[in-house]
Amino acid sequence: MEYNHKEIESRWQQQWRDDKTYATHIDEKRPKYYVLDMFPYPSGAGLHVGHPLGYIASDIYARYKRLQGFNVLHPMGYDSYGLPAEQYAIQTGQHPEKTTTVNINRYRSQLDKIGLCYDWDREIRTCDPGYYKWTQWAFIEMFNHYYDITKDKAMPVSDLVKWFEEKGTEGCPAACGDIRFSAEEWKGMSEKEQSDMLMNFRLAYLGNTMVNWCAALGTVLANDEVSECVSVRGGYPVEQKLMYQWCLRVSAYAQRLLDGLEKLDWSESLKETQRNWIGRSEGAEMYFKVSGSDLALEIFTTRADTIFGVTFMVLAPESDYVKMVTTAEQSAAVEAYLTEVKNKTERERMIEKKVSGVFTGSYAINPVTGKEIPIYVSDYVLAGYGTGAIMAVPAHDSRDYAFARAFELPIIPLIEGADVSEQSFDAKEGVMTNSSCESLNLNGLQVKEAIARTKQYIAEAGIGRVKVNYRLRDAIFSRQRYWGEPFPVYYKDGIPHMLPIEKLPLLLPEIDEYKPTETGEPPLGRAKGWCTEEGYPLELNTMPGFAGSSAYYLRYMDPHNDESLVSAEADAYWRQVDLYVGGIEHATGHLIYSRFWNKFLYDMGKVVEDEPFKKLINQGMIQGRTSFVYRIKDTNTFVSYNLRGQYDTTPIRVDISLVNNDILNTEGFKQWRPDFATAEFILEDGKYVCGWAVEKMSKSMFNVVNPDDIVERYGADTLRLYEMFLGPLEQSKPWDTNGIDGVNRFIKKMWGLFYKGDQLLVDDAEPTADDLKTIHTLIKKVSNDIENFSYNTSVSAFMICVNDLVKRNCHLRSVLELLITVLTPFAPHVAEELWHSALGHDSTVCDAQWPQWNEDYLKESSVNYAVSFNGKARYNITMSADAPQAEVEKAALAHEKAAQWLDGKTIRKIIVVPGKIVNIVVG
RNA sequence: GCCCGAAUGGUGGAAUGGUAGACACGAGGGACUUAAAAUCCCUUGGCCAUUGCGGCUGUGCGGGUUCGAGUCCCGCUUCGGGCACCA
Repeated sequence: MEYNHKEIESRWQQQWRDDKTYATHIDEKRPKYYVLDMFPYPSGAGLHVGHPLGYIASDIYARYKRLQGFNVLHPMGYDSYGLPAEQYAIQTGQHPEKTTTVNINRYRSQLDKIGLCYDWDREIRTCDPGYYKWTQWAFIEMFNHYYDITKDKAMPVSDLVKWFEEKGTEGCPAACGDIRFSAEEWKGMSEKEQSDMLMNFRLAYLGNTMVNWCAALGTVLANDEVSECVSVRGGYPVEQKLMYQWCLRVSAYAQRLLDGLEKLDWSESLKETQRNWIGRSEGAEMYFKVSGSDLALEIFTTRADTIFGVTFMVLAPESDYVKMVTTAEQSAAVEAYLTEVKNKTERERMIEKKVSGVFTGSYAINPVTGKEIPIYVSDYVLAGYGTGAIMAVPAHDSRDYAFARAFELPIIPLIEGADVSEQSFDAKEGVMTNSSCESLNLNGLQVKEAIARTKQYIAEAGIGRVKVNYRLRDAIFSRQRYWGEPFPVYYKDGIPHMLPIEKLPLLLPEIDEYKPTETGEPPLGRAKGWCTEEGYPLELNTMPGFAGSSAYYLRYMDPHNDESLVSAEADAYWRQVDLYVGGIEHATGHLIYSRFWNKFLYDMGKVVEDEPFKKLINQGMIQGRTSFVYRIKDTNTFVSYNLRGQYDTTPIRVDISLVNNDILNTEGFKQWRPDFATAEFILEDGKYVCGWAVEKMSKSMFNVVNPDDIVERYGADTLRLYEMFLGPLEQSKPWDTNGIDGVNRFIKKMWGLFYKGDQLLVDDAEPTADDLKTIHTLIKKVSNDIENFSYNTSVSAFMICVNDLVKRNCHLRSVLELLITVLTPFAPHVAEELWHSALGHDSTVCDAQWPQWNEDYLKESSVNYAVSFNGKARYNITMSADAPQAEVEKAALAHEKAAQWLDGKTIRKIIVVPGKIVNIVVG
């Protein structure tokens, strides 16, 4: 039998489907293990060769765990709501559901060809009503909960209402900020006023917030969907706009999201990214009284120690304080400045980096020194962070410094030896100076001591309090789009109400066109009869992409449950994702939202784990390897890569299907495009060699490799092994088929251990010590490698092992069985085939048992020591493996070469590292 | 600006502080073959020697610790990533 990957792979894939080999059920007798891939958005372009990298990696781990006896949950589904399908619908009028289904089917057939062990009975799609019912349900629950800061968890809003009825905001367990009212005032509020008031507390709330508005996409975007003032998807400009939107109070969980990272087995860089995104900063809030008024400005600072260097204050243009402190004489100037700022986009402001601002006319009093300082307005202060007002310390903050220089304000250095004549001294180090008054003396203290001392003083003197701020903002949850989950919300007298749970799912309505209405309402404004049975209008916005992906891992545990997102039984068994594999690009989006969402469900008692993903691996991105040909200017002649220096050439991207190992298929190239039909070539050694560059894999670069083509040509097992062999899993690397033949050769070679033509070679003789050593070395190496996700070295280990067996002509059943078992996770098709046809097993290799290596077989009978003098290796001696140290030393010294090196020198030390080295230190 | 991470042959990449370059690709040479493909064998970091079975050098740069450093420490350079008028 020859190795025929097409026949083998299609047969076994069919067999696995028929037998439901990978279906999973709760089994209390076996330990569980949950391996999950980030589910894909099914785009129209299909999978390219980069997508399966993570899927193969998790598949190997899932199969490995299964062979170890774990009950492995390994599901797959589709994140099927999203912008591209809707953009396509706008252009073509085709219902997004239709294109989505087509794309999903294509993805499925591509995934099937790779031999992944998913339990497809558990497939979910976020656009499926049976699924998004639970997305809507979670939203309603968030609406009905607030964050209790005394219990540090979400609690029902009804509890809070009771409190308000009895005591008002007095001692209330929610974060109230500046909100104060009595029980009487609460009772006196209208229903609308009460509803508006509760929006300040609900975890899902309607808020008037600054949003990222993308005019080109016609929708708002979350912070993680925007990068450098353009949309991540499409790269369209995004501006800040005040809008009334649904939001999720993610910020309430900031500290828990930060603390939770500690116990997660995630890469340090990913944790660091989340820490940066959450952006905790410890500091102090202080009050600065305004001269001649009762008003006190509240500011936030992390550098309380620099209070003696405050020479002015700055307000954000949007700050409410601006109106209050602007004097009559300055009002025209301030007004003009505010208008100027408003007309500039955020992007323009940042690009200009020009210092601008205006004096309000008022002065504030430094609460420590009692000195008067002027109050300015400037757009370098952000309204959304802290209190929108700062105390400016130009000597030790570069932004304040720039402002002080532009407006000729005094600069007082506070750190000994700091030179502030050219620039500010921002570092938090040094010894304090110029920092004393009657009540507080910081001189001589280190900066860190001074910060602590000042904080203490602020609290004692009652001029402020210690405060922690977070950069993490609430997530904007409304999208002015069609292809998303409808909100289960209707409006009665302008007050939002949630639909009763029994009415869920609220189905996405049909509309005639997928565009905003003529009056500028979201697409759902076109839906006929979009209201409740009682005739109340339903919400027109839909939910964002991350809504459906925030709790999908829970749904896989119990995907067909119509009573609950997940049953208590299923949740208690599967608990959390043990291994999550996906791209790093979700670090500040999905991976924050999911953790938030899960913590909320945990607070509700709905799930038993408060973190969703225990261990996480970020697979690297596979980039394209673009090939280039070099056309000599103004001709149709192409010159080979290494000769291009002799001509004036233009590099042209060429489709990589026309290139093999950097050699151009010149005939194919001529047929590729009409204008190349008459192309002529200047060859080197009879070949046309292409140049190359690493670029993003995309159609326009002609560098997309479709996994189907690789599977067709080499087989899924080769694709799987090769993708793992390419390099460390977490590293980004270009796709390069140059080495794929080597992996394919390995499989054929291994096949040759079992068959020579039609002759079966397997025999039942007893293995020799060398055979056992070879195979047990492999088992140990592969076991350790899988645990550490260094699959690339595992593939090498297989190659070494097989080469070894081929060389020794070893066809022993006992050895080959072990080889096939450990190969199964990597190359399941060929493993299954040989397991049955050559080794004669009836049951699937997926249920074999992962072997344990035996250290005794790995022991060396003799050990080769490198003998060195002063650390320089000189010669080797071979000793029996159990020789005592003294014997080794003696042998090393007795060797004739030693005499040469020791000539006239004294031995100062002999170091023997067992099994490695003998180092003789001579004087 | 702040915070992470990386740097090893022609290429992808291996190396618990212990013979750097495993494994693979590519390249060169050879065998088989009428020929090609496929397969197999040898060589392959650099320099020198190859009439001899060896020598020197070598993991971005400069120091240090150590008997011994690709690996640990300090200081740079370059590249990649995260955050960013966040006070």
